[in-house]
Amino acid sequence: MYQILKREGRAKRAVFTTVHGTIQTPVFMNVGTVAAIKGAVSTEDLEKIGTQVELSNTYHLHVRPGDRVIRQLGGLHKFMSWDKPILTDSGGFQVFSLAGLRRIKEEGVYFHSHIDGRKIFMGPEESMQIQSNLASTIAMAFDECPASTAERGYVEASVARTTRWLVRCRQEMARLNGLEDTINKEQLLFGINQGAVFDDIRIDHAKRIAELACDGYALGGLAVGESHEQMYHVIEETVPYLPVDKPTYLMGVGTPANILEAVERGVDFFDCVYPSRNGRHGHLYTNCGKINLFNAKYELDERPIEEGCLCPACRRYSRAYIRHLLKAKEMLGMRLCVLHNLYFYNKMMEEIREALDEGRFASYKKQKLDGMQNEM
RNA sequence: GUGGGUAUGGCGCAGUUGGCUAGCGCGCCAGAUUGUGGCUCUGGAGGCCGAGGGUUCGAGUCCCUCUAUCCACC
Repeated sequence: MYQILKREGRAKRAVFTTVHGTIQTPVFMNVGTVAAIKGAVSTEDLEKIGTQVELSNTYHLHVRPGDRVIRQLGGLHKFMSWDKPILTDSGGFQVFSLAGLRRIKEEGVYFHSHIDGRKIFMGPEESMQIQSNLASTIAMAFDECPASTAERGYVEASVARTTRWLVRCRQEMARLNGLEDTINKEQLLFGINQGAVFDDIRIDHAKRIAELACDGYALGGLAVGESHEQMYHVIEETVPYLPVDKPTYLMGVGTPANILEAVERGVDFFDCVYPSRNGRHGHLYTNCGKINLFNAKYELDERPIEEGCLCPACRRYSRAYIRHLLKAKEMLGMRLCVLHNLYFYNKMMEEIREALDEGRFASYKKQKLDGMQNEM
C-alpha cells in the first residue's frame, strides 16, 4: 500500500497505492474545498497540470450541497468527474477557522453554518459518516486544532480528547466500510497529531496515535500563527515518532520553502490554499520568487509569468494581458493565475521526487531556495 | 435671453450657525493572507476647495464679479 522507494536522510520517496490509483510522493494535494478548485478550474484542467490528489472538505460539502445528495449521486468522484484519489478534510479545522459561535464538548462540536447560520453538530461519528457518504479515497480523523497560542493546560486536555475522538473515528470508519451499501468500502483513515508547539505533548500524542494503526498520519495545528522555526522544530521532533511505514501529511502547509524544509524532515503529503488563493489575488510563484501581477511594473511586460514554464497560462499569455484581466476582474485572469500556481507546485513536487530518486535532494533544495529570493 | 442649482484629489461625494492638520467611498500605489467565506485586513501617494476681489483675528463655508456646467421657462 505504502512503499518507500528511496530515502535521503529523513526524506522519503514513496508510492501510495489506493483504490483510486497510485500517488507518487512527496505530493502536493490541490485544494478544492467545495469539490471545485476556486478560480474556475475544472477537473479536466487538473489532469493537464499534473494533479495527483484533489482535496475537498467534509464540513463545506455537508453544508452544501449535503453529503446525502453526493451519496445519491454516486459519491464525490462521480459527482465532480475525477477518478483519481481524493482526500477529504474532516471538518475539524473549520471548527477552529470558522469559530464564530461554537461549543466543543466530549461528544463533538456544536457550531453554526457559515451559509445560513443554522446549528450543526459534528463529532467523530458524524464526520466519518459524512466522509463515507462522500466516498473519498482518504478520510481525515475528526480532531481539534488548538490555537498556536493556547495554554499548555488547554492543549493537553484538547489533545487527549482528540485521541479519544480518533479511537471513535476508527471504530466508526470500520463499521461504515463494512456496510453493504457503502460506496467506498476501502476508504482509508489518517490520524492527526496535535499539541501546538509543545514538543513533549506532540511526541506523546504521536506515540499514542501510532498505536492506533491508521493508514497515514498527519501533523495538524501548524502554520496557524507560530514562526517558521517553531514549525520546523515541531516537525523535526515529532516525525520520528510517527510510523515510518505510513505516509506523513503536513496539513495546510505551505510555501514552496515550507514544503522543501518539511520534505527534508520526512513529510510526504502536503496541501495548502496558497497557490489557489494567491493565484486569485495575482500573486504568482516563479523560480525567482513570488511576483504580484497587480504591480504597475508589469503593465507593459510581454513576457510569460515564467520563461520556459509549460503551464496553460505561460504557453500563451503575457504578464501584461493577465494583469489586465485581473484588474478588469475577469474570471479568466484568476483562472490562468491559479493554473500557473498549481502547475508550479505540482512541478516542484515532481522535481523533488526526481531529485530524491537520484539521491540529490539536498542540492536540489539548496538550489531551489537560493533561486527564490523574494519567497516569503 | 430669464430664473434656479452645482463647482472640493482620477471619478462620485461629505464638510453642521465661518475655527481643519479639508474628510469619505471607489480608483491608483504597495504589503499581508498556510487542513479557502472569490474574502478580508494594513499602509501609502494624490487637493493652493472653479477664477478674481471683498468682509473677518480667521473663509471650503458669508458678500460681489467672472467662468464652466446642469435643469426649467422663453
